Amino acid sequence: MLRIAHRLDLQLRAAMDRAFPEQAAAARQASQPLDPQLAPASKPEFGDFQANGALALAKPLKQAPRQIATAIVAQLQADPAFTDLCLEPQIAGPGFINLTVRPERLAAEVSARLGDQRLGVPAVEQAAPVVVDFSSPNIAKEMHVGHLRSTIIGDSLARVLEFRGHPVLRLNHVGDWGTQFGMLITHLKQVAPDALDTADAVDLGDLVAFYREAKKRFDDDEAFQTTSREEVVKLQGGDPVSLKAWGLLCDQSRREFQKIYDRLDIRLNERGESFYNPFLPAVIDGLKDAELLVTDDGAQCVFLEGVQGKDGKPLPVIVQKSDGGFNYATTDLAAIRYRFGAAPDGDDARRVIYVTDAGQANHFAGVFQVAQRAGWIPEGARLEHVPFGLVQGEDGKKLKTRAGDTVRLRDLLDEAVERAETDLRSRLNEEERSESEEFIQHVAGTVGLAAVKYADLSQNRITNYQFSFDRMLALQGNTAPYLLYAVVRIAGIARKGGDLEVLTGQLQFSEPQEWALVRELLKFDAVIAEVEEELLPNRLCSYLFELSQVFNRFYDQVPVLKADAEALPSRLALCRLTADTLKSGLGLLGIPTLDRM
RNA sequence: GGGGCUGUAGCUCAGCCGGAUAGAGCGACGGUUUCCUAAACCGUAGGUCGUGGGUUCGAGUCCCGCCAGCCCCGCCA
Repeated sequence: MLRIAHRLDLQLRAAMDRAFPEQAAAARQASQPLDPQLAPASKPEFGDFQANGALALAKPLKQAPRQIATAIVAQLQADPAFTDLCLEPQIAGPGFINLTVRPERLAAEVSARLGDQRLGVPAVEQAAPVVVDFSSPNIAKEMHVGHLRSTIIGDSLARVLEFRGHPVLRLNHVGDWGTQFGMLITHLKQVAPDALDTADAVDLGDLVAFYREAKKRFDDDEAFQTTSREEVVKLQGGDPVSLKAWGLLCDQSRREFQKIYDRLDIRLNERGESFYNPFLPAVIDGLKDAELLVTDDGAQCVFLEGVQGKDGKPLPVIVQKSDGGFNYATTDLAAIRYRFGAAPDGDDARRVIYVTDAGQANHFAGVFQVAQRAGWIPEGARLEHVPFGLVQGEDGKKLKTRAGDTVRLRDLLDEAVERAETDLRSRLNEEERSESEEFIQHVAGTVGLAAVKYADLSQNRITNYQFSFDRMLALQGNTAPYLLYAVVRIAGIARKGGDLEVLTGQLQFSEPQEWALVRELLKFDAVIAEVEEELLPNRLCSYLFELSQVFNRFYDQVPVLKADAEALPSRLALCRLTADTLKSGLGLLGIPTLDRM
């Protein structure tokens, strides 16, 4: 309906110009043209759209809002293009103008979407690269629940942007550099030197244990700390022994990460922190040239504007430590320059999106400010932190295992699939259905992972997220199983003889449930546009849930296969477009669908 | 101390550029199956939108104060 909304907006503006020529001209001169405030109708009984602009004009025009609305409507009715599109507008309440699109126009919109891969979503015209930076686990650690949201949300946002036609660079900014490596390598040199020059000498689980030990020593032992720092400097200086050890550790971790990504069907290009190593000195030079750099306590800093620390002094972003080493702020700045920079040493991006937890908001705000002041953000480019809240257990505290450890992502996914399998088996039992082992594994795997993804995505990402297997796997409510079931129902119609591919001429609808479904289906383009702009996947989830509800109502109350000969093709067309929209929408959430479950 | 986020029904949460009587789901209670998968559908009950001011024709939404919870605050990422 975006095209129709756009057309209506223009028609409304023209009508306002004709109704109030002097005020319209004056408003345009003040570069605040009269706004019809066109919005989707807040309730179905108000039609398809509402224009609230008359209310705002009451004061400047010194007229009653309903009188203003009447004048605008009179002008609209004089416009043949408008009367061709809409029924007679209704003025309601204090002065709302309610607009209802002609049924035949809605039916024509549905027709146009049948068989359209894009489902009415326009492709972007100017396609500049978009960077989505997400997931970002640390080398030598296992992926855990802390990586869940970034990975799932980032992937979904990338999919939506790709669907709109943007060239998307999915970057995995893995933690493969810095102090942590100094600690690990120093520790391994002492306790497991094999791991540093032989591939797979220890497995990843051991490596994680070594890492934990190293971290403990680092925190407790000053001498170890110093050696570790020296090790980092060696690594950053390109010492061959350190580099080889580092390479082996990275390979090993990378393979483990890939297993998770394969399982979740997530595509990512690894470009870790180390990638930006050669560009770090230029960051310092650049900041020096921009006269932003200040030496403080031996460290190179940029002091932030508008952000005060404990003592009321401006807060610094440290870009070079007193020992000469660089840190994450330096890397992030180098990454910003690279991503906005021109090829070959740059990505030429116009939008860069970071999907990381909300706890890093201060860090990014600081880094973005420095980049801005250094002039590294091109005119019109967008640099956005997409924050999300913590994953909490049902007790409202940070999610932990019963033993109090961090939950491994692998275990979390396993449990979701296991629970889905248990549910499925007991259901099959109850219904006295018999299915192959292959069917059970496939359905349980799909439903389990879909549930994990959907539960996360369906929540506004800003707030903390309460993780609950029971809720996400529930068969009713705003859950993946409920949505998947709607798709299964349509597949059932196709199996039972409904030819969804049949092409019909004129679509015709008679039942309110059909019209409700038509109107819901036509909202898809606006929802995608909104997610692209706001980067909130939960908006897409809400839409798909509502679409499923409207479809289930239709399915329950209106016969499809047993419909009259005249109604049948149109109803099959609705089923087809619903299935396509649900599959496409779920696909943008990274969730595959099933024909039977 | 400074900064950020959050506070909406018993629970988990939506709420779009400020717009009409604040919405879902779960849970509770009641109903629906000779018919395309009842994993569904229909209905009932449930609200001082943390709180006090302000702006506005109109505030859950914007501004200011306060309260509560979570997170961050110099050489980890």
